[in-house]
Amino acid sequence: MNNHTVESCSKAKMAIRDTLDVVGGKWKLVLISVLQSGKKGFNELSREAGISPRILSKELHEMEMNGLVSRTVCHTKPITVQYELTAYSQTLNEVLIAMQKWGHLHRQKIISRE
Amino acid sequence: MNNHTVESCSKAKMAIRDTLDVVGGKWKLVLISVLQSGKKGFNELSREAGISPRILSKELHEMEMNGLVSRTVCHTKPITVQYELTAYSQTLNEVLIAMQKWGHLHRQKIISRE
DNA sequence: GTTATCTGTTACAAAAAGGATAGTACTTAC
DNA sequence: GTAAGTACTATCCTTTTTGTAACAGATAAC
Repeated sequence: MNNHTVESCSKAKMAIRDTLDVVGGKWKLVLISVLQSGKKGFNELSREAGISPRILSKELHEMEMNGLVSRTVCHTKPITVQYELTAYSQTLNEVLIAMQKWGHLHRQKIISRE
Repeated sequence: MNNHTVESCSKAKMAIRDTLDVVGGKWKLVLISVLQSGKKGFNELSREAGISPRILSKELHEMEMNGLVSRTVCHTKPITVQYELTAYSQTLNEVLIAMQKWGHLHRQKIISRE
């Protein structure tokens, strides 16, 4: 099903796919949302997002590779690591805010129908 | 603006999850984007989005149940079906536009680094 | 020396998502 | 009656994603 005609590959479609490639899936936007309250350690992030270490590790790697989060090792007594949003990740703010607003709106719609 | 209390954070998380539940995955936003150029038949949609009939059928069902598209049977010579965006689906415009813009921005960033 | 914390990783399993192919049912055109 | 177009559905299979549990290396507290 690889019909890459000019028509079937409109700019809008491609852009949305690009976005989904970077930030799609179950966790990345949630993680960014959690990290917006400040830098966090690995376990802290795991607890607050409700994500298992294995998945968290994978997601953070991907996000780091895409320049969305930075990883800083702190040479404390038990070594800790701080994950922090990058400046680039803030270009996603519009997306995040729009999704937060819509999620809220949709929930209201569902609730008001019961 | 940056009021990141624990409460507002978990709300944000929930809202994002809600949105992803309805509109997450590989196809729904792409389908909406394609349908923005007007109502389309099943095969037409399949071709333009590059999605197989099986998946398309499933996605359309889910989108219909969530009030995002309407299905209209036209009693033409060979029966045709029109899928069309609902008014409610337009509440997703902000999300779509933000994602389109970001996808484009991100692609520029990637390209300019090569 | 056992327990606990931190940051992860590894192995295994399950579930969800997605895709390929073909087929159904109906109608029109040739 | 064969082909082609409409709208799907069924079956089977692969890939991707997600989860659980255990473990590892390091440090510190008890």
